Amino acid sequence: MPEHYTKSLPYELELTSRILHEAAKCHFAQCNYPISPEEFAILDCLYLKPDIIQIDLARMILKGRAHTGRFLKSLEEKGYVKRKSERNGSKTVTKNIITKEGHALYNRICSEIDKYIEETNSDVNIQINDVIKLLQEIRENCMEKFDIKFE
Amino acid sequence: MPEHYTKSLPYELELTSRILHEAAKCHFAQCNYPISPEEFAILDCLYLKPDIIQIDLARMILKGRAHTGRFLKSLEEKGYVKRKSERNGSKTVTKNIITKEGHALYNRICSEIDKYIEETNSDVNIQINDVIKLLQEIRENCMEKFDIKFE
DNA sequence: AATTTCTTGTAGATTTGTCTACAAGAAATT
DNA sequence: AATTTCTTGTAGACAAATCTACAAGAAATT
Repeated sequence: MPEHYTKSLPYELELTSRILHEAAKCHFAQCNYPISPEEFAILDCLYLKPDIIQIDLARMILKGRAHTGRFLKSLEEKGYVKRKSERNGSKTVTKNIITKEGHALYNRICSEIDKYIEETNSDVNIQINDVIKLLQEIRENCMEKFDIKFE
Repeated sequence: MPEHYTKSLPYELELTSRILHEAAKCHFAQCNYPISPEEFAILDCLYLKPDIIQIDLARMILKGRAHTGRFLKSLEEKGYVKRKSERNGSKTVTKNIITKEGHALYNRICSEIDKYIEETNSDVNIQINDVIKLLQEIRENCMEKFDIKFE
């Protein structure tokens, strides 16, 4: 049992997250990528779910819907994403299509991101996949208990 | 090895941290505490290291020095901390002394914070202490590799 | 004694993130 | 056909975090 809040798992997570956020910004700046880690995360989500609608994308990255729209606008202005309303049978869906430049940039960043992720590893003898599962459970658990929404 | 950045440990950490941040704000609001989780973290640090100077406090909570000063000012204005320059032998040290009201509030929050921390736990069969050690190692590792400073 | 360094208080300025709101187009419902 | 709901684009207000800068007091160094 932790005696102090600042030594508890939630607070330790907060500190580590802040460092990793800075580290990612650092990596992106050093490599001269024209987008931020947040924008790359959106590109990655679009690769995972090409047909995702904006509101679900927002839930995926845990940001507000309007905020997410701003990221997409920025990506579109830079030419890496093209927003297009398309007919999908009887439905009209606004697709976020990754452009050729977007693909090239994504592949370029991916080829160097593994190195970054490995650099953030430590020697603690622990299964990373178990930790990720733990983090996901904590998220779902808290979102339900505290009724957390981002919009 | 994770195929996608958004499924990697650093990004999962970021998401979970954001949820826990909201959860903490929620808990503090529901309990009607007159201070924020950030301010409570400072109180907790002052309990851990009563004689800590401002610049080291800033390093402890991973915020900039000026930012930390603002938190202390807020805590002082609310009457939970008293800043006082004191002679300590040949040195003059600005001490951040917790007032009686500060002690009362700290104890009140502590008596309910364990419940909050337990609520954030999950059923994943994993040693929390190992995870905390992992997080601390990741932090130190990244701060060194990317030369991260907050000021 | 003079200079430099360290720590702190504090005031903008800037950036970033969040929240709210409204209009528009399309789909679903009545 | 009319109404309601869903999704999106976008703007403005607001709040939080960060950065920069400067002055002042004290300690350490020269």
